[in-house]
Amino acid sequence: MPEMPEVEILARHLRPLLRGKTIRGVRVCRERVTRPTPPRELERRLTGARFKNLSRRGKYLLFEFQSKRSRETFSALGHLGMAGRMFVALKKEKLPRHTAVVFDLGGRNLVYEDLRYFGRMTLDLSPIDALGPEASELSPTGFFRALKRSGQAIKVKLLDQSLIAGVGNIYASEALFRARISPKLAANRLTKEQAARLLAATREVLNEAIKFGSTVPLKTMSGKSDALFYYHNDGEGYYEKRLRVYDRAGKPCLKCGTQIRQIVQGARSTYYCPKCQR
DNA sequence: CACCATGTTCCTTG
DNA sequence: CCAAGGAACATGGT
Repeated sequence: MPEMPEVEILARHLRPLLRGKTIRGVRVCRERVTRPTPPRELERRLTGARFKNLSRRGKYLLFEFQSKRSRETFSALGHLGMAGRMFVALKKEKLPRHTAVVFDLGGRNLVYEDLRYFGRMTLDLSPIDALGPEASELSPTGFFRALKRSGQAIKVKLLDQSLIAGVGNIYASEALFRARISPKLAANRLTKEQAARLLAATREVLNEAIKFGSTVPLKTMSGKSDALFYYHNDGEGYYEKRLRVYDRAGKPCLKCGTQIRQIVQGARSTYYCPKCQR
């Protein structure tokens, strides 16, 4: 589910549901997701605290709390890894098989489930410091200068969270297609014009995904809770349909008809049109 | 059984 | 010290 747009949608969805709610209890079901914070410490710290705000930075969720007694504020960091989800559900509902952490909000639970447990819910905020700017805050000049310092293929470089925070494997391919730039081009060989075009394309792709995601009805996960199932893919193909190259190997380019090609870069799949992206 | 998957981190190599 | 490449993490789908 989670590249920047999905996390942004999730933050917008959860924010009004959580604000002001007091956490009655926390249960860490899968201990590795709190690393490096000890699970019991997370439980102890969050129990009795109140949600003040929820924001997003890159692909991270930043939960702000007010502690019960001291009125001091502190934060926790969430990350959905490859297959994480968060949703609010009625307490009587059955928890998913791969529930990682449950927050007791009274009549409801905030559930963090993670099929592969690659994600996190932790008190360690340090990953935030390693992030580069949001796509919306980076200047074309700054982007170009950063690219000049790397000989890596531009597709691989786009996934570097210290360059732009939030770009993942799907939108990296999509942005390069939109900018008509080959994923194999070395970062330091993009012209100033290409860099500007790529940054603009990246912003557009991310913003359009947020806009689109906002229109997708949040699917109920089980029964009649307000569970978030944004990444859901039913017959309509809500999710895939709007992607132009990702996961379309062998299918015709929507602009020129050439077969979309799939290659491996940095151990991850890249999709591109060999004709449009010279 | 083999291979692939929206991400990050750690280890090795050069 | 840094850049780059690859494995590891854990589970499920095809």
